[in-house]
Amino acid sequence: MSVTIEKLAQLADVSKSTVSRAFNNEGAGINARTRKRILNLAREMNYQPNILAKSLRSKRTHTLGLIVTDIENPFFASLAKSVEDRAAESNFHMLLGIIGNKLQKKAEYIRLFMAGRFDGLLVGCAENEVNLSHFDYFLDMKRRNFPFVVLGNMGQLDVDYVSYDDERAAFTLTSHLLDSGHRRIGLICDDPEGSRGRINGYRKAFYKRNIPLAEDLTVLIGTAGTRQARRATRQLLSMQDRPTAIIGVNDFVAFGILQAARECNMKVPQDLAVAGFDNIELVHSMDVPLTTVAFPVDNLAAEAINLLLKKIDAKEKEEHRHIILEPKLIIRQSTEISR
Amino acid sequence: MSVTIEKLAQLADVSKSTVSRAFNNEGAGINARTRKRILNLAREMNYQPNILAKSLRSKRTHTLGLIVTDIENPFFASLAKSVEDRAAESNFHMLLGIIGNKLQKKAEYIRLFMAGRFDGLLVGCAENEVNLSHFDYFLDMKRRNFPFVVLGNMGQLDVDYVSYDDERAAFTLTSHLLDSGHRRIGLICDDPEGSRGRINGYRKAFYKRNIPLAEDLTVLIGTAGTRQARRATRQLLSMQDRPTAIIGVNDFVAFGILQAARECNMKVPQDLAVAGFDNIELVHSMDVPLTTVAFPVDNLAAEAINLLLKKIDAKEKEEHRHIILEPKLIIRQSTEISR
DNA sequence: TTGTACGCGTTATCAA
DNA sequence: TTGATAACGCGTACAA
Repeated sequence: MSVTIEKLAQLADVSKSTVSRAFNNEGAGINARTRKRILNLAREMNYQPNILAKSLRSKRTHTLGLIVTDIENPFFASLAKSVEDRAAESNFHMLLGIIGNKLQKKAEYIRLFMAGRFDGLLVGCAENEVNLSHFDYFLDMKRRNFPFVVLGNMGQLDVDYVSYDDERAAFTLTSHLLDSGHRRIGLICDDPEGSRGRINGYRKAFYKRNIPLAEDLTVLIGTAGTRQARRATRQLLSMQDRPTAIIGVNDFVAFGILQAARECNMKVPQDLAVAGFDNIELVHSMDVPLTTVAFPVDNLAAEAINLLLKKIDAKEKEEHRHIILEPKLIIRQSTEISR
Repeated sequence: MSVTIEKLAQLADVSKSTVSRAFNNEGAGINARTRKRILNLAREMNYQPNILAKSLRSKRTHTLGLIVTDIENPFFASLAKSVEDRAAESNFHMLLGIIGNKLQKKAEYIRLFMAGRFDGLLVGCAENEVNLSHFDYFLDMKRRNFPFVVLGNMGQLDVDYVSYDDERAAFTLTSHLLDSGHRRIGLICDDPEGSRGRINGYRKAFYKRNIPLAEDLTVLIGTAGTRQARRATRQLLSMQDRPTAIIGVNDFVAFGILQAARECNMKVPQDLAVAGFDNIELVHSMDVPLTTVAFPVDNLAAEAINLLLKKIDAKEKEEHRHIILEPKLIIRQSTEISR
């Protein structure tokens, strides 16, 4: 249908190889005038090399894959954007596959990515999605020696991954509050499984300072949503010995805490300090600018791409690397008070 | 490196053709036992057909492309998800390219998509991005007879597209307020260019009912953000003859209106009705559930995929189709009052 | 500097 | 039911 190298060669009255050289060798090994003539004719004829054939031959596609479960999650959205940017810097294209929760889709896409059209794969998955369902695909890729890097903490698993230190994030944030004089610090999170790292960090900050931890200030709300957080906060604020600060397991939860505080006529940060995690865009729209912990997605993307490209280049089987990045505490008005 | 059809054929002691048949003809034209034997061996050897070669030969990749400028925009994120779902229903994979604002990237990705690896392309672009920069690529694709469909209103342009009726959305929403008895209805939007459709719909609702329109109630804030909206709202509410209802050009703006109302000690909807557009996730987290107009992205995706698949199947050059979908008014508490 | 011939991994045609 | 062989469109030795 469309014009091929063969056709173009005929029209230019040269051989296919010459046309190929005109495109690929950037001027070397070919007469400059011939080259120019071919390039002009190509433009005129609207010739585009077929990447399929090209890649089949060269074994390189210069395209990276990224799979994420949920692109509507803002974190993954900006991750995708960031990965694309970084990939572009290294002259790679990035194509994104959305797999949702369906295991079958995951299998299909991984096969798609492995089956010749991509040089490597980035697997974006939330930490709480780490379950046995992943292992099969990881094994597959490892067996076929297909380069891939996981974005997220895979624990001691024998794969390359880049992630943030969740526990450290919570530790730093809690420390900030403790060092500001707070003692009764609430924590609202979804469930002990999904928030394990953050809960641990929160507790360790107390232990480290030998400050007793009030168990009754840790509230589990199942789903980490704004509405659920509101209810939980009202409950916390109606306690005899109410907390002077509350941490939400993410910024949406923190948003709910802010709302509840207002409903209870409490000023933030004077009557109650509030903090969250993730530094989502929404924090800029809140009544009181929110203290939060950011996981700079740019670093994550850069490190991951770096690692992946290294694996693509050197096909040798080296040690698996686990890169853990430092989160960043962002102090804003919602905790900005000295007691 | 990895095991090919050739190798597998040797191991199974059959010809390549037989192996191919085992995989593709679903049982026809091949001995059931042979087939089973090959399939088992394939699994054992971890054989994956090379899609590159497959597609090169069959001219079909069963993969659709989608390009969007900004995946961090929640609308595009859910669009992507929706398109993926719909594509899957038709047994197509969808791969997403993020092109940002850089023209060069756009060019590259469109070339990537056209160069053999995709059967068709969906171009997602916000309406205010409609500018001359698109035309080149559209022309390219048309010249090469590459199937593509645009998501967004392309006006009288000679390409297939699917979009929502923005003007209708604003007309319906404004009508709802007028019919509830409101007369002084404010409108906060970014600029006359980007919000043209919505401004027109807003005005037409007044004209249709022969109700005079107060020009001073239309406020342009440049950037349609929450903070800007807050300021504009305070200004509106301090007027002599203040509005009894305010429409935000999107839900973020409406969010700012709600905040400002609270700051001015006005109850919503008793003292002030508020409404927005887009029905973003955030509306569920607001103090008062927000009346808004939804542009159900599922429909959009379904229609677009439909159209695209039709074009892929029947390569004949038919008339270009422009599909305009109906937005959906969602009435919630923020306007829920009878006067 | 250019052309010839082959191979990349697959499907499709034809004959056995 | 199976096998040999020719494409698909391109890069690259090797020869000219």
